[in-house]
Amino acid sequence: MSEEPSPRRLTPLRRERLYESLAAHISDFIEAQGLVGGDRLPPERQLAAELGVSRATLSRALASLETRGRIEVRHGVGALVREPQPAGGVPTWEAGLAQRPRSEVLVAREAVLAGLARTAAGADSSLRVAMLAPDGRPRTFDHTWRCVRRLAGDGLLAELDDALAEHAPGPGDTAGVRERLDALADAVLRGDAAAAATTCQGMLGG
Amino acid sequence: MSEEPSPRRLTPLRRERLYESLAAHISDFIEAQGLVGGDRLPPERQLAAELGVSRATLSRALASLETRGRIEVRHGVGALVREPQPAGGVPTWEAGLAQRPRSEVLVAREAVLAGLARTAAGADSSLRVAMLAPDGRPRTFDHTWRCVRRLAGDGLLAELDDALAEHAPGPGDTAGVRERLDALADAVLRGDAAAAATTCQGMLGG
DNA sequence: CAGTAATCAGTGGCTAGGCCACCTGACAAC
DNA sequence: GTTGTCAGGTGGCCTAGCCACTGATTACTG
Repeated sequence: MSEEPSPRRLTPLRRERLYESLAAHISDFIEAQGLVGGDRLPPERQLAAELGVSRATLSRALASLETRGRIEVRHGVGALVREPQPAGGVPTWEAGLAQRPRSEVLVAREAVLAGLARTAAGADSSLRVAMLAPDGRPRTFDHTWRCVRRLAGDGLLAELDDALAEHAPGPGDTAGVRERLDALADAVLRGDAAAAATTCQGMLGG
Repeated sequence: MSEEPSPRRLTPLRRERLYESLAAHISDFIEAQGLVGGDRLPPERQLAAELGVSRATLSRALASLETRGRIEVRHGVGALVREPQPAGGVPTWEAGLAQRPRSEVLVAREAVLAGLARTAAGADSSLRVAMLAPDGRPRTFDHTWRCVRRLAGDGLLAELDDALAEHAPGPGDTAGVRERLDALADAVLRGDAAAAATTCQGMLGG
């Protein structure tokens, strides 16, 4: 079962791409400079000039660092160093999510959302009213969902939602979605668990 | 210390980058085309043209997929689909389940079951009939659920169900459960996804 | 004819320069 | 003090192109 290569055969020698070496180099730079969470890296143009590479390549290096969680790149702001993750129990599992087709993740998250909605509908009624009563503004997915999440509390479903959300983002702000969100909020307010769960089905387009 | 955002505050709404959407899109494409390990993706230039993006952006999307292990990009050759990892993903996460209150796990599995039931109800109708038609014997949870799982196919939800099942076993064989199972089978047979999902709510006593 | 070297077409890697969307902070107007 | 405006700096994305690498084909050599 071992992949022992013949001693006579030379290794293929996978060349490292420039942007990968760059990423490692920048990571070392962060370390050397003693940068901590929240600190900003120099702008791409400057960094590229100093390192003698094109901005495109440098940008890819930063993207690579971002994927690995070392930095966070914000449009119009810059590249911010990220505090190393507390590394909870989910990382291995979460890493596998990236390899799955998005449709699968969407379906899974829909199921989780439905479960959370159902739990939220069973929460204390005064809390529900305070959090979900309409205030005249159109609902957005993120806002509505934050309320539902708070009502549902922490738990396994909440953690699953966090993990899945990374790879199955919420829907856009369309009329159909707002209608669904209204129906969802309404069901949770009434304490109608079944209706709340049903409303979530297909919400993400899975 | 809590990062709890005020409910009054609007969502920060993190925009997704084009190359990230592209990566997800291509991942779905791989799935849709039924590509397996070793298969080659179309060349960058062609893909970029077909998708209406620049080659640079497409290349970044591919790099992202490579970082996540979905494909392997070789200079002078092309982008090759990678066989999914042996997936040591779930065990770490699974180990943590034992430490959680059972009620939490039950609620989570109910949500997963509902999602699976919904998926099963959308499966090919002839398969549904063959598998779920009544045969005179009283239904048991295990048998019914095996059928639903087969109809729903493999996927993220199925894996979650496997993991959760260890710590949240099915209900006993009572009259109430049999009634539910009949309703579930009936809904799946009719292809009524919403009803199938609703039937699962509370099935485990969560 | 067999084996080797040169060639070539197709692929990704990287560069250069530019435009646009976005965020922030300063400053004017109220 | 509060609000609205605006300019400067930032990353996102594009066009256009050259270069390096790979694999198969072709030409050459013994």
